Amino acid sequence: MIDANTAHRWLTIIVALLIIMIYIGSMFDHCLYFNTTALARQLEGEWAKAFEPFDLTPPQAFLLRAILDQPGLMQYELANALTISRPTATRALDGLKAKGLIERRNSERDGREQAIFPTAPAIAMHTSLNEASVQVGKRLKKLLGADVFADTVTKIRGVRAALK
Amino acid sequence: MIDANTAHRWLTIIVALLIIMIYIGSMFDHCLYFNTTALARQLEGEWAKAFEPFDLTPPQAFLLRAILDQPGLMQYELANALTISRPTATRALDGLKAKGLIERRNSERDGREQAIFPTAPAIAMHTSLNEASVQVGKRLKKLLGADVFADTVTKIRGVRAALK
DNA sequence: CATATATGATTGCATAGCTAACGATTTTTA
DNA sequence: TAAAAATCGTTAGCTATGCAATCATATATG
Repeated sequence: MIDANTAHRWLTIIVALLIIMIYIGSMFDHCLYFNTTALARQLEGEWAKAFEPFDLTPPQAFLLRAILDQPGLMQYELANALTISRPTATRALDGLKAKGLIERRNSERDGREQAIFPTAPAIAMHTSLNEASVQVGKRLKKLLGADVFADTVTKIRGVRAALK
Repeated sequence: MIDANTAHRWLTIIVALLIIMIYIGSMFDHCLYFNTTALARQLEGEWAKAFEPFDLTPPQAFLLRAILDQPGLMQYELANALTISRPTATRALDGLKAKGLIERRNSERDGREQAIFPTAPAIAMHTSLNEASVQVGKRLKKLLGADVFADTVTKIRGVRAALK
């Protein structure tokens, strides 16, 4: 049997440890929004480095990659593919247009629509742009482990689908 | 033994199915960056609804919650806690100040620093703000399943830590 | 102790995202 | 067929974010 003094000392220590454990973690550690937005900013930085040689920001580069992959999509189709709003697509395309990387063509069947095509300089970037992207993916998979990487993406896609 | 014609027909069908499978998924389905930024935008919308009654955007509300949780932190400590840059913190705090929710006090020990405190109106919001946040968490856990929710957050935190 | 360096907050400038509203065009409906 | 509703792209106006540079204050160094 332990005496009352010993019991009290131990209790004090345990309570102190619990308090420390609570304070070590920060308030939003278990918040999906907080962690998702924070990760998004971190990844933005990683991809920005990869696309810097092309003078493209990550959103611009991903948009251009989609255009190179499927030339001739309408603007609203691109907006859907990238899950951005149409106004955001308009401005991102304005940016690529200003760099001479895309052109807009009036749709023949519907006067409201604009089909988007890559220009020759953009097509010339196609391979190296995809190669740079593959390299980032490889680097992250190596850093995190390929299984963790894939699991994380799957989990995130699951949440996205559930929220839709 | 099957004849050459049958074999050819089957091969054609299989190849066609593979091509369809590739096209059903979109180009960035397995991209961590793409899915993370997309999820961040979706969650932004969810939390925006929750904080609308308080006339706060999600970034403002999370900042205010941190201030209410630990009054008197320096600006750079808040920036670190929220993993945003100091300029972003300055501007977010300007916003809360304009709404009369926080005040800046000069640090006594270091003339460069500013300690941030909630005002009385902000303190009056403390409970209901936290309650609204808990409700969002509960709703998402119900929608996704508590285990999926927790797993997703854990995975994302793992990636964040690995990238740091 | 004087000067150089580092740090905290701010400001300037840029990008990316959203909603609301509008003009042009197409489709639906009465 | 005329009017109403829907759709596509754009514009206006807002927020959030970052980097680079600046100012003021502390700290380190010679």
